[in-house]
Formats: sequence, structure tokens, C-alpha cells
Amino acid sequence: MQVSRSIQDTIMARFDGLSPKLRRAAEFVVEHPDEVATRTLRQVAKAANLAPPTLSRLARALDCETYEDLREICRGELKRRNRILADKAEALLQLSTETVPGAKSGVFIAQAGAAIENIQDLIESIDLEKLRSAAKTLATARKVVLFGTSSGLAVAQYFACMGRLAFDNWRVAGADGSLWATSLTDIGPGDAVFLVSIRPYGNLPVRAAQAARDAGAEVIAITDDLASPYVSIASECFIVGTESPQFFPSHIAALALIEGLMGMIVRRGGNKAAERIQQAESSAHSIGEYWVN
Amino acid sequence: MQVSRSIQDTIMARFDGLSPKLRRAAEFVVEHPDEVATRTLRQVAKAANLAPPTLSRLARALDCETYEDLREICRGELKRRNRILADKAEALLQLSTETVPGAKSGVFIAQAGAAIENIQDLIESIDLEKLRSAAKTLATARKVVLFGTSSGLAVAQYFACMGRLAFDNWRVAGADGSLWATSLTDIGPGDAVFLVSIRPYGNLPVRAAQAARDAGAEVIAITDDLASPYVSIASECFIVGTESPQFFPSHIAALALIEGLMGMIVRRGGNKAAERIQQAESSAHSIGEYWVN
DNA sequence: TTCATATTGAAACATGTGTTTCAATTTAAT
DNA sequence: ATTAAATTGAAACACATGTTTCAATATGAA
Repeated sequence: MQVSRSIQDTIMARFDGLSPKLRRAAEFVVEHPDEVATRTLRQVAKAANLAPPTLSRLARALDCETYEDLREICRGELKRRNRILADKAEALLQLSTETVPGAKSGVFIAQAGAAIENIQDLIESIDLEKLRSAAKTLATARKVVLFGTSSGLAVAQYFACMGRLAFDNWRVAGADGSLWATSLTDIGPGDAVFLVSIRPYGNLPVRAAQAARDAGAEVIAITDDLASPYVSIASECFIVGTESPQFFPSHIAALALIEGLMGMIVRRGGNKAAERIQQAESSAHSIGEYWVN
Repeated sequence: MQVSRSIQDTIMARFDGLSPKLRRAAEFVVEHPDEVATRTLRQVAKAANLAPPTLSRLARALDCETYEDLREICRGELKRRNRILADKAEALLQLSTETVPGAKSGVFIAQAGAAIENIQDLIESIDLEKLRSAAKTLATARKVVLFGTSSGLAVAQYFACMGRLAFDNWRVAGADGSLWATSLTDIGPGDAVFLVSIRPYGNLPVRAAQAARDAGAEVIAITDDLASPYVSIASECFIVGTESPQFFPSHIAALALIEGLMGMIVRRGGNKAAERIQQAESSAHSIGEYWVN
């Protein structure tokens, strides 16, 4: 079967050279390829609040002979998506069974499907009271130190990225050249420690968490198993699913938990947090840290 | 949302009372609802070897005001087939929302729900061919350099964690004290650069990506918008949804893409990658890096 | 057979289609 | 400030759309 280019690629190839209206049209087409495939030009134009000629011109700007060609690409997109859904259903069925070394693209779909299931499990099993309590701890702590090893560290750093926007007292242990010990020595009651640890559990974080707990700090942990050492160490421990058809455990659910937690924290933080975020953003703009245009 | 009757039901209801030609038309419509939804009456007529008025009359015979109504039913059929999974996810969400009372719980559920939707969109719109191509590039590159800023850096580091298990030529620019420039100077054809950049786009990565591209390296980018600078810079650019009820964009879909990509890469890598992974794991065990019991 | 009725497709029809023209307007360059 | 080029939408355009008409044909009843 001949594989037609996706509209995404078709549009991405020419997007930067498009005029404002044509961009709006292009955006509408990528977001609603089904409408383009099934409705008429004028109907699509009305739905997108655009003049009919704009769509006609868009087709030309995308190297199509005519609008009908663009529509044909959208038709292909619909068919492809149906095919992918079929693949997904199949891949999900084979998820539990052993994966065949025959190796086709089902790998990707199975992975993504597992990700969705892990998040669904998270939603169903999460203890909102515990979550609220953790949000309060992190939002009101005198100091928050985050750590982890390898993949857990990356996830913790992601959390810290967002946290630093809202608070000025979040630190990642081991970042900016400092040693873990340095970040943890002056920790005590009123402080909070946050960590993500997925199997295999690193040795250092376990001992660090233990030390923080002994020093009287709150320890909030995300881990993946009841047998994890953090279950007994942490004052607030969340267990997330890491099911994956691959050799590595999926960190998707952990990230979903973190994003949700962050949302609740900012909610708690109120205006102060919101102001700090806005301030951080505008100062980043003024020193030209961001790419524009 | 009101559910339109399926074409099967619509046609079965009146099939017995149809004349020979109308039956043939009806059969064609049930077998090719997509053609009816996307092509014109005359095109469908030709494809089915029927006179145009036959289809027009079929619509009337099926209690439709006009042929357009019949076409609308077929459109609904297509949408339904595409939306089954999304509906399922939504239903699960609905379920968990009902079982758990509480005002603030909405924040978390909404975030997780958006995460699922973003992954859903990713699965539906992903171009598997492009993915395979990216997997090949990363698996066979002489050297792979990963970078990003703030949240994007964290995600890239996560990717690097996994990549380093399978390959010894993956580096994160800016990690271990080296400057970006150092990591990027000796890059050229045969090398690959990978980056994640979600709005607002950092300035440095844009320039770095441009430089890498100019030097002849493959640039694989994950970003969030058609208007992103990477759309034109990258040789392989993936756009992921970042919808979120919070002030920050969700990186869940980006992570899902990365995990899926990693799966495909390891598949490609074959035994060599698998061996390296096992080796890394056992050596980590022998030096007591992992916590046991 | 004969007649009435139902079915069918070619051609004509009104209407809506995608496209082009063109004047108004914005944008960029000098 | 002036000019040239690009962008945009209203109106006009040629043409294709779905529908209807109508004559040809098939079907069935007497």
C-alpha cells in the first residue's frame, strides 16, 4: 500500500513561509483533517472563520495543484488513523503475552497503550487526601530538596523546573556541582524532601532519605512497589504503575502524578505563587532568554 | 452528545422494500461508508457502477430528506470508529470522578485526564514511518548528543538515562560540567542531535540545533507547535500535545513518545544493545550501586 | 394480448462548488 | 513620507453538484 505523506509533514514543510491567515488555515487543517476530508471548502472556511479563497490558496502554498489534492491528503490521514487504531487494539491484546522478536511498529503503540493504562490506574487508586497533604507539605515547607538517581533524577528535575517557577526555596541535590551531603546537612523539621525512585533502587537515595527522615524532615516519595524501601521510610509515599512492554519501567504515571501534584500545589500557593511565576517569565523575556518570532 | 444511527441500522430497516438497483446501492454504502462520506455522489456512483440518481433515490428510500443526510450518517460512522478509544478513556475518567467526591480533587483528575488525551492524540496522529526513521538514525549514529532547556532538559536526560544503558555514545550537552559548545563542536555528518523543546522556547537550543544542522548532523526534535522554530530546523520533527488545565504545559505526551521511541531503538539495536544493558546492570550490582533486600 | 404500474438512466435543471479577479488594505523598504 | 510589494476578502466566474423530469423499459395483473 502506498503511504501518503501525513498532513503534519505536508504543512510543516511550508509552514514558516506562510502568511498569518494561511497559518491559521494550516493550523485548522492539521487539527481537523476529518472536516477537510468530509465537508466542502466553504463549510470548512466557515467553521474556521476564514474566507473561502484562503483555503484554496493554502492548498497552492503547500505545493498542491488544487484544493482537491489537499483534501486527498486528509482522506489518507483518516484512513491511516483507522489503521493505527486497529494496530493499537491488536497491540494491547498482545501486551500481556510475550512480545515477538518479529518487531513491527506495534512496539510503539503497545508502549503508549501501557502508558494510558498506567495513568488510568493512577487515577483510580490515588488517595486524594494523601495527595492534598503532600501538596500542603511542599507548599509550606521552609526548604524543599529534591533528589533521585538516573531516571528518577530526571523526573525530579522536571518537578523542580516547575517548582522553581512558583517557589524560591526548591533545590535539586547534586545539581549545580554541590554534593548531596551539602544539600542535606542543614535539613531538619519544617523542611521537605522529595524523591522519585523506580526499580532498580539506587543505594544513595535510600540512605539520604533515611537521613532526612531521622533529621525530622518530611519525606515525600514516589516509587513503584510495596516492597520498595521508601514505603517504610517516607512520611508520604505514592506507588505508581510502571508496566511497559519494554525492558525499562515506564515513568509516565510518575510524571502524571507530579504534574497533578504541581497543579494542587500552585492552587494552594495562591497569588504569591502566581505572581512569582509571572515575574520569572517576564524577567526571562527581558534578558532575551526566549526565542521569539 | 447525541448518537446518530449507524448506516447498518438505517439500511437494514428499509432493505427489504428496495428495488434491485437500490439494493446494490445500499450494499455499496454499508461496505464503503468512508467513500460516501468523503467523495461526491457522482464519484460514488461511478465507483459502484450505478447511475447518479440511484444514490439520490436511495437516500429518499431510507427516510432521509436528502442525500446529504445519508452522507451525514456516514460521516458519523467514521467519527465513531475513530473515537471508540477516546470515549473509553473518557468513560473511565467519568467513573473515577463520580466515585471520589471533593472539590480540589478536580485539579488532579483534570490534569491526569488531559494527560490521557494527549497520549491518545499522539497515538492517533503519529507517523510510524517517521518514527522508524528516527529510531534508525539514533541507533546507528556515530555519536548522539541530547539537549534542551529547563523542562525539556529534564526530559532529554530521562531519554539519555535509558539510551546510555543500550549505547555508549550518548551524551547530554551541558551535563558533567562541559559547556554546550564543547559537546557540539566536533559534531558532523553521521552524528545525531536530539532535543525536546516546549514553549516558551529557549534561545540557546534553537541556535545549537541550527548549528548542528549546518554541520551536517541529523536533528531530531520534539516540540509542541507548528510555529515552533524546530519545525524548519529539524530533519525529523515530532509535534506533541501539551494541553493542561494548569499554567504549565504537560510533558506527558513527550515522555510517551520518548519511551515508545526507545522501545523501537532497542528493538533495532538487537543483541548488542541487549547485551550492553545486561552488562551495565550486573556491573552496577557488583559495585553495590543498587539497594537490595 | 393489453393495460397500468414500477423501475431505470439520459438529459436538463437550479444551486453550490472551487477558483480567479480585482480593489482595498496592510506591510516592508527606501 | 513615499513607494512598491504582499496580503486579504467580496464579488464574479466557470464548472460540478445533487435533484428532477421524462421517456424508455421492465414487471405484473387482467
